[in-house]
Amino acid sequence: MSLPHAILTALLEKPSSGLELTRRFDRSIGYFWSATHQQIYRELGKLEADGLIRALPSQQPARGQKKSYEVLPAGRAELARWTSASQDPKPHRDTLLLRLRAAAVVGTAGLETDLRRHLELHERQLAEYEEIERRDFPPGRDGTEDRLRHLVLRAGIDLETFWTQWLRRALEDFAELPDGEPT
Amino acid sequence: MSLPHAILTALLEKPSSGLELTRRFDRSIGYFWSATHQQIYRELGKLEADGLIRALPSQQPARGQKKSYEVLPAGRAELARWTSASQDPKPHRDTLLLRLRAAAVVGTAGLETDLRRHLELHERQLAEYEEIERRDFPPGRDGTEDRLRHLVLRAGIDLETFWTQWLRRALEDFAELPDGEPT
DNA sequence: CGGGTTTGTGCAACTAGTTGCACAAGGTGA
DNA sequence: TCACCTTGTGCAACTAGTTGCACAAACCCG
Repeated sequence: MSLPHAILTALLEKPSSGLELTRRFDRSIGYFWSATHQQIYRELGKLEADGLIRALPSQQPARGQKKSYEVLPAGRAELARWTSASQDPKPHRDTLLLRLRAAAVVGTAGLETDLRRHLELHERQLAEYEEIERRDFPPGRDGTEDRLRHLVLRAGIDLETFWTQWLRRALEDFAELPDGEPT
Repeated sequence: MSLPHAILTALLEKPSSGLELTRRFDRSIGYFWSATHQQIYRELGKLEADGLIRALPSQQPARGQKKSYEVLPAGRAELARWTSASQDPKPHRDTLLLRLRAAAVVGTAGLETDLRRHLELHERQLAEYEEIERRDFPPGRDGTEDRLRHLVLRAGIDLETFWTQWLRRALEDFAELPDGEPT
């Protein structure tokens, strides 16, 4: 129920076409709300049908023609409503933790390599976030928008920090464990 | 693609009926892989049809009759295979972060109350995890199974710790922000 | 100038998870 | 004893997300 709102946010930040949105999802919003281009196009269609956004004029619509959208007042209102409405946190789902728990009954064989791989991925992501922080949030800027966006980025950084630390600890633990052990 | 494996894990830990599984999901496995009773029953059906689990004999099947399942060798093999197979981390989706980002363009009105509520929820969850740690993992126990399960619990504790800290920081930031500000 | 890659838009089918409800059996109290 | 609650099992319909593919226009290279 949040993809439309992610799109509204992105479009308010800057009117864009489907593909531009896709790219921006890959780089920034997608860090905490990923979406494929197919999802995005489908949702753009719905949002337009609902009168929350509209295609910018100046292009005749056609397949293979760029088509940009902007948010209408109704869209902004809906986003504001959604943002301020209270919502329960969705339960997490984490495959890696599940696999670890499974390994407790079925043996740890093969898991270690993948832990190491995940560690690398998280380290890379962390580095990317820190790079963004250096680039976009040098000390001293503190408009409201910047503050909020920085806060979101900090969440990303801290989460990746957590994962890298946890994975390192897990690997240390694994080193001391008797191998395999399928009960 | 992981619910069946969550169920296999739970059943290996202890053969159970659908409702017992549901309760155990609410308490422990569900902390990182939640599922409703409807999902669980449906999946039990599939797993049985696939020959990965079977109903314990000794009860005639009937509606409103308890029916317990145990894992067959094929099921254990499948779980072991899945556990050791390499998997890419699924992208996260976090509504709260999305809302914060939306608030940067559409105003922060109403958000603070919900941040506070989330903080409370995470504090409660953290307390629960720490209670479990005290109860189930007193210092000194270190069989392989315990080590792994403890590791998983530590992830839960550290994650909740992260969230409570981040939310507290967010609330501090909010305190300094000009109110509302719908652009 | 004609064939291949890239850019951009989109439909269709599938999978996973959620919500809402149905219904049987057994106990509980009026 | 009969209405009602709890326990336990389950189906059906819906919503959200994923995967696979189609196809037009534009660009670019020989």
